[in-house]
Amino acid sequence: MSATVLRIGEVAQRVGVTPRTIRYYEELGLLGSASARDKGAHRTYAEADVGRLQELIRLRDLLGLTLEELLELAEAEEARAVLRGRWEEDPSDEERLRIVEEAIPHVERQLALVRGRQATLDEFARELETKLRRLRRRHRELSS
Amino acid sequence: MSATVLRIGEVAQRVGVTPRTIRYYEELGLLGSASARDKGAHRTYAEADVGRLQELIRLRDLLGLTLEELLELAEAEEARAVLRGRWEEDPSDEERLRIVEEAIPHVERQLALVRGRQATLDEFARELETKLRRLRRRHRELSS
DNA sequence: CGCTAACCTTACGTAAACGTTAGGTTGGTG
DNA sequence: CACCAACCTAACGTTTACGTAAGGTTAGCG
Repeated sequence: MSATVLRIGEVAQRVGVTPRTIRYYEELGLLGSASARDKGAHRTYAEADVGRLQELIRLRDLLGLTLEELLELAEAEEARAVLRGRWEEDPSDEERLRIVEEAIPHVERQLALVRGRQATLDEFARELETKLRRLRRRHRELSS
Repeated sequence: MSATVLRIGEVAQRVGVTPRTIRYYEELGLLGSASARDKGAHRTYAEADVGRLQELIRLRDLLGLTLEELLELAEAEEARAVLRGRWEEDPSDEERLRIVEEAIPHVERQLALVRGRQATLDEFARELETKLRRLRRRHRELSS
């Protein structure tokens, strides 16, 4: 079972940011301190970390969340990361249940944010369409 | 026909920004120089200006456009504003037609941007839902 | 015509989110 | 084991999008 290990450059490229951004996010506490490495050593990441970072970037880009807002959202995630570590080793069913039970409301919150944004965007789109229809009608009237 | 005239404070409050923001946008050329006033005189706005500013703010907030990107979008708008001035005075039908013909693709571009964002958001929402369904299934399995 | 709140210009200040540079270290490869 | 690309830390720099302060002016009201 070879757990492919990634370095910061790889990860950065995969999610479309620079290494600096990743270090900065780590500094802010957005990334779960990535398994204590000794001072000076290269950071290492797993595939799962790529996904988690992608998620943050999307929340930032699509919803315009600030890093501080992301931090709030990630705090629950933080705890999950600790638990996720245990998932790999000795997951009693009871523990698995707790992990899943923590993950659900977290994802639900993200979904709620996305839904909210979808709603306002829908409204905006409808207004633009109304405007467009009016303009087109006007155009027909004038070019008769 | 009393064209209600607004001052910067009013406008700012209506769209939920500060006067400073409005002056800044004007400085960048995002607002059509608002009918040359003499140096030191108060800026004056019409109702239509409130709408145009609202539009910019929404594009900024909902799509995360930078002011420079807004500027590109507004350059066509710029020309429109000039034309719109004429609408008030002596609009021959031929001129009206040209104005409408310029306005249509402008609104279409905005709508295209919104559609694009809607699509990526839809995808994001679907992914989150899939994730959520998996988690819930897992939860049922574990709590049996 | 005088008052004063709201405006004006100019200029410097600031927070967020990284970019960039300098000088040194690590770790996979031949 | 020597090399060198990719990494490390620490620190200062930069851009965007305004905030804020100072000193003066305008314009609606009584």
